[in-house]
Amino acid sequence: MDIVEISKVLANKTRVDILKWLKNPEENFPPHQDIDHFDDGVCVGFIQDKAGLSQSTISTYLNSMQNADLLIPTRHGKWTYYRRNEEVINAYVNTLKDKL
Amino acid sequence: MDIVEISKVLANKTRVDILKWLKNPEENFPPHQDIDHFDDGVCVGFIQDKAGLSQSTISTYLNSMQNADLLIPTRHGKWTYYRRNEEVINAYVNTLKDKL
DNA sequence: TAAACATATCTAATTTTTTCGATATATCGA
DNA sequence: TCGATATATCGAAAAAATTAGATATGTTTA
Repeated sequence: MDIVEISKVLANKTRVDILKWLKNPEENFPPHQDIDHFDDGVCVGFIQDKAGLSQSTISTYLNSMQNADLLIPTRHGKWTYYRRNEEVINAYVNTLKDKL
Repeated sequence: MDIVEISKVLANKTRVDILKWLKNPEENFPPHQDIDHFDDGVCVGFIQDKAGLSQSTISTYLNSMQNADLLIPTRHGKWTYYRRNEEVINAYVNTLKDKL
């Protein structure tokens, strides 16, 4: 849990938005077709549509968020679903509260 | 209280260190000569010595932290003392806990 | 097996951040 | 008032982040 690395993720409005959207996928995204509900998160395409940036940019963002352990990817067939890593997100906020 | 702007401040180890050091000035800095105690914070020179970066870099850092409302400057004669803005720091952490 | 599709990776241009030395400004002390 | 001291600001070079288009990879389906 690296404060600086996670803060870098949060130093960008789109990435913060993605984290917020993934908190309530039902409210923020249309339902998936091939997967029940949002248990494994949201597919890249939906996130891209909502963010309005290019596919490669969103993929890069999601990758950086995964590297910071903020998101967990799950592959289902040709789709990758991303969901929040609540443990790390909580650990980050608690560390800030404590140490910062 | 801008999440992205504050996160940019925290996206750098030295700036995070400065915030931590200022939490306990007595432990982290030598006593000031011309001012009792650390009520108004710590002078730039001490922070610079501890951080080991150039004077202009530290001044730039402190300025960006002040712009993000994380630090409060007080001028005494030729010295500027910086202290933490605990309200904004707490508001930031609480906002993350709530909204993120 | 080939085409279509979803996502990832590569390459590169642009923008932003980092960092410093030089200089400016403000204050103090002789 | 002049020189020394503390901090701020300016200008510029180097490094990192942003972003997109092109291409690669892996998966599904006709």
